[in-house]
This record gives sequence, structure tokens and C-alpha cells, in this order.
Amino acid sequence: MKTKTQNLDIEKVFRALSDLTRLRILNLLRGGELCVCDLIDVLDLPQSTVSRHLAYLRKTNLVTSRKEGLWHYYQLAPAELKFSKKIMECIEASCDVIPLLDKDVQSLQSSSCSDCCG
Amino acid sequence: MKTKTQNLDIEKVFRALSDLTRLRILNLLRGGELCVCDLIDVLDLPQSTVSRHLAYLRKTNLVTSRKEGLWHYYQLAPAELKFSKKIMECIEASCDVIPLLDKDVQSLQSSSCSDCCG
DNA sequence: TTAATATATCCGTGTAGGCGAATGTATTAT
DNA sequence: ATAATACATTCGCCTACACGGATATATTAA
Repeated sequence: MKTKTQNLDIEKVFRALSDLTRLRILNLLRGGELCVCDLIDVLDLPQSTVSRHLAYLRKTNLVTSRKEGLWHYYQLAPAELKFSKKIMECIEASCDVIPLLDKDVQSLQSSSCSDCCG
Repeated sequence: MKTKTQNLDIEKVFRALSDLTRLRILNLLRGGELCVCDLIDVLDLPQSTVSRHLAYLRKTNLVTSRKEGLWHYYQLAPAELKFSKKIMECIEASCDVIPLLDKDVQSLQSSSCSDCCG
């Protein structure tokens, strides 16, 4: 059953979005790349939990990461397919329904850590 | 962690879409309501499997059903929220990536069962 | 070297949900 | 009543993956 194209497995993508923590991460990354410590700070979750979800998102090709010294920066993968664009619109629309998503963004902005590893 | 609004649990919705069989069902329903026997026919899956997935979609409020004699007709739930509309656009976009989805629609059209319970 | 920091991975445990055969329940036809 | 049809639900089995504590790895600083 082939559902993969250009490194994008539709079923896996939807599965990735079916977890609140991953949804929060993706939503935060819409504002630009972030390092793991930023995410841990805003999400207020154990480091292993955040790291596990990031690994999941990496495997699903929804995010990419780059390493700079001690920090790993994560960013949204470029949305090339029409499908990927629609997925991003879904995440945006989720903000209307899940107040926490907007709260996260505000929490990031007011976070003193947001420039700790700039 | 509140993620529910107007009977729509975002996480559950994405989880519902993360299964190929359910994606196929939703895509078929985009063409209008269908009875279970139509779906079994096109999907070529055991009755219990199809029925279980339909139950899942019902619980997620993605579909509704009506009963007419011996037949149960399923239809897409009306997309009231912006989020729901975007979800439908995602399913549509999935057709570009999963050839089976278009094949299903054709298979339905040429199916002799497609008017067995009209 | 040694220590500290940032991140990834491993571990044991628990739950959600996949499968198809079998069974239960309406409904309609004879 | 009996049989056939359309569907839902139950069952036992199995895999994916959620969790957070513990540990491993890489980098940089002292």
C-alpha cells in the first residue's frame, strides 16, 4: 500500500499531528526555528519527552534540524506539496480551537530564554 | 488539557485521518452519502473492519449516519469550523499523493453495487 | 583531564487501537 | 415462525507509541 511521495507518508503525518505536544511544537516552529531548550522551556515538559517528540517529527520529515555548537535548532520542513501547505493551514486553524497553542506563542515571546541561545 | 470545541477533538480528528482505511472512507464520502455495503464493496475489506472504522469516525464526529430500512447511510459531517474545512482540503490534497484514493472513487462509479441500495 | 551543558537514546510500564473470525441484533421477505 | 440480509459489537491477539527517569554522547569551558 503505497502512500509515500517525496519523503512524505500521509498516514504518518496525520499520526504526528494527533498528539498535542507535537502540535504545540509545530505551531511554535511556525514562528521560526527554535532550539530544544526553548521548546522545553515553553512546553514545560521533561527533556526526554520533548526530544522524543522531536525525533518523531524528524522521522516524519515534518521538521529538519541543524546543529550549531551545543545547540540543535529545529525548523519546519519546507512545504513543497499542496498537501503540506494544507497541513500547515490546518495547524494554523487549530489555534482557533486549542487556546493553549496561542498561549505557547505568547509564552515564547515573553520567555527570557528565547534569546538565551541566539 | 482542553482541546474540544463544538464536538470536535482536534487530536482525535488527526488520529482518525492517520489510518488509510478511514482516509479512503472519508474520501469516498466526499462524493455523497454511501451505505456500508457500498463501502465494503469498494474497499474490499471484511465487514467488521469497515464497521469498526465507521464507528471510529462516528465517535470523532467526522461522519453522521441515518438508517433506512436495512441500510445505514453514512455521510460527511457538515464542516462548520474553519478547521473542519481545512481538514477536508487536506483529504482532497491527499489524492495527489495516494493514488488509491482516486482509484476508489472510480471503482465506486463502475461498481454494480453503487445502485444496489439506492 | 575534569566538569558542565545540551541533547539523544534506552528502559520498563501502560494504553490505544489495529486485525479478522465469531457472534449479536434489527429488519424484511417467505 | 424461519431464513436471509445488513450491520454492529465482542473477542483474543499483537503492535505502536506515550510517559519520565536514567544513562549515553557531544561539545565547550576551566
